[in-house]
Amino acid sequence: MVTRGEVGVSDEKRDAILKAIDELDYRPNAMARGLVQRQTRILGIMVSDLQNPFFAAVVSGIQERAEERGFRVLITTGDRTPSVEESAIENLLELRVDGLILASPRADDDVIARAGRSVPVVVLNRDTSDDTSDSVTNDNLAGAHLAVEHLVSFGHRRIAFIEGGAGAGARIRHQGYLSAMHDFGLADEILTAEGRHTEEGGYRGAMDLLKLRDLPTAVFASNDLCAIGAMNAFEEAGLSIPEDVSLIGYDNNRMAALRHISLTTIDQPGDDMGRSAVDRLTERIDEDRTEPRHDVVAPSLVVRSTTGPPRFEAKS
Amino acid sequence: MVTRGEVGVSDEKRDAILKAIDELDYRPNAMARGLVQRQTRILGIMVSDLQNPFFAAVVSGIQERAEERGFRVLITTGDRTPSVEESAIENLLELRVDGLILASPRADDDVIARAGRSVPVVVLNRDTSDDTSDSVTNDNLAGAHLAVEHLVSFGHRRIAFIEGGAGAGARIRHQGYLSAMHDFGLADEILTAEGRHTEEGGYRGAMDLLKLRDLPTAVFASNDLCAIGAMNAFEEAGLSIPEDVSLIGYDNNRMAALRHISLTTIDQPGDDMGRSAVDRLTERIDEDRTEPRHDVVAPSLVVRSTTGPPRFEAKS
DNA sequence: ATGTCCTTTTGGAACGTTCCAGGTTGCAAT
DNA sequence: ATTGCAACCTGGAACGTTCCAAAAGGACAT
Repeated sequence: MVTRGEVGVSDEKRDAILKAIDELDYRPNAMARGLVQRQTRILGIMVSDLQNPFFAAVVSGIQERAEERGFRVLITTGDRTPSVEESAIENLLELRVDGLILASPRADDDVIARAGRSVPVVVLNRDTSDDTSDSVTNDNLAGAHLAVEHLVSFGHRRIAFIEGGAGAGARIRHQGYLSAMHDFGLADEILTAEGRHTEEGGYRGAMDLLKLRDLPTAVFASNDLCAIGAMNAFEEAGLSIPEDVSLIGYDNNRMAALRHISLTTIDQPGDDMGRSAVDRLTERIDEDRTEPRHDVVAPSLVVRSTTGPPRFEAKS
Repeated sequence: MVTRGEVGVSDEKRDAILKAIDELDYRPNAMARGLVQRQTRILGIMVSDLQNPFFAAVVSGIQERAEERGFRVLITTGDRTPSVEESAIENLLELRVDGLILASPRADDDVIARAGRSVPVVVLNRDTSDDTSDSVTNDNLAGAHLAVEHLVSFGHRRIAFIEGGAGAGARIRHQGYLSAMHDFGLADEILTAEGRHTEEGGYRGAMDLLKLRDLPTAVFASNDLCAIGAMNAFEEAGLSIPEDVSLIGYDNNRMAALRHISLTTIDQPGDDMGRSAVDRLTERIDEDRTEPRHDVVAPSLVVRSTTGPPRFEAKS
């Protein structure tokens, strides 16, 4: 009691207690407190892949806003594996976090739904079918459209896509690519290579493209890590970017911004999304909102040095 | 009881309980359990900077080994700020984690010592003066020596160092640079630029070097992030690497390995260090070791494309 | 003296588990 | 029948807090 409100305690007694705290280096037991208060003021966050620098931005946004709102944050990671994710989530739930943020989870829908039954959950960057939890996504459809549009504006027509496997938003970005190609009258040029949201995945996807007789003049990769992998593959094959092939990614993570990489990409404001996620959570925790809310943030194009006009003007 | 050992319970009763668990979606309360057992089987880990990909490797090593040893892991981050770190540590301590790993902490020594009084602590990559906690470091002195040696082997003499500010191991790497320069008879060529363990820091440090009349022929940056920042600065100034200036970093993080960056660097096995940290902790928790232990892992040279011979042979 | 009101102090109960002691069975051996 | 000994069940204490009700003390007016 002394350590918190401090009301209704005489001065002498308080001093005595504070001194004792110091001497014994006492520390309040959060478990005992949480048990009786039935809340912990802790937000749990499960990040699917700590290796992806995009999530560092997300976490930093979450952390900042959570602090403002009087919550602490505990992070757990799922190693891009559904089963590991599941136990990471379980872990946080057993600790009775007051809210849960799942950053690009790959876990099953019903795992997420089950979590949502015990505690407010917000899912980041994955379109969740169930309506028990909130979500914060960027408009992957619009983002993919922006990417294609940018390439088209340079005169590209043969624009390939390296997809992102089970990665967050991967499917929708692919859809966005497909529909944009249609919109620009390039349905015949549609070409999708298999990939992943890792460098390795991008490398493989690009390798597959390199086997084709006619290389596309531009490539849109499902995320930045993937784009960087593709970049490696193209360079290894002796191609120069953007002269021989233009390349665009998605996320705008720190690596993309490195002057040496300087990847043209679609910006997804990770820190903002993290902040929104915390807001959605605190609305449910402190202000008992109950109807689900699905936020969509607008992506934007960041032009750097990996895109340019195709080497030969289209002649038709 | 049913959810754990399952001994001494009749079959019918167990089935009834398991069914009830499922229906109510009950989840054991880790706080209540922790309270009575006086242990949580949770390892707390405080990472000074989630933005640095080196720590992703450390965390992944920790996670892997902790799982093997039957511990769960909770991550917290300090945002490179001592005060934030301190409250992150406090947070974990109030939750009564069974052990604490501090990855490159910038917090004050006495904060760490205080934590060490309540729970086993292992400090990663920082030479801790107090002997209440264990440490796992890489041999920064030897690593720095390797870096200088490599540059000297190409014939470089004017080798500058961009230091890492308050970053982990920064001071010792600087010492290593100084002593290596002495060892190779290059004491007169010693040149240190101010820097940080961030890209920004490296950029600034390199900018300072660029102001000199005589640019050094090689630069050793205190970590990879810093080296990448320096890389940007040099390229912006129209210099090519390694023809005009050789560059070597420290850590061997994922960015350094990107084919596009391809930074020569000193490898510090982050995942191994994470695993060792967990081992040190479990020795104290489960096997009551009490004498402090300080592990030092050997760094190694990774030659990539940012180092080469100086443009003009030294004539003397 | 008695009563009222205010501030401070004291003493449980409760939170959801684990752990242990003591009970209650059932069954075989005496 | 009695004893012994499993196997199983039951009940209560404990963990370290918070929260609330009740008690104790003062100050002041009647």
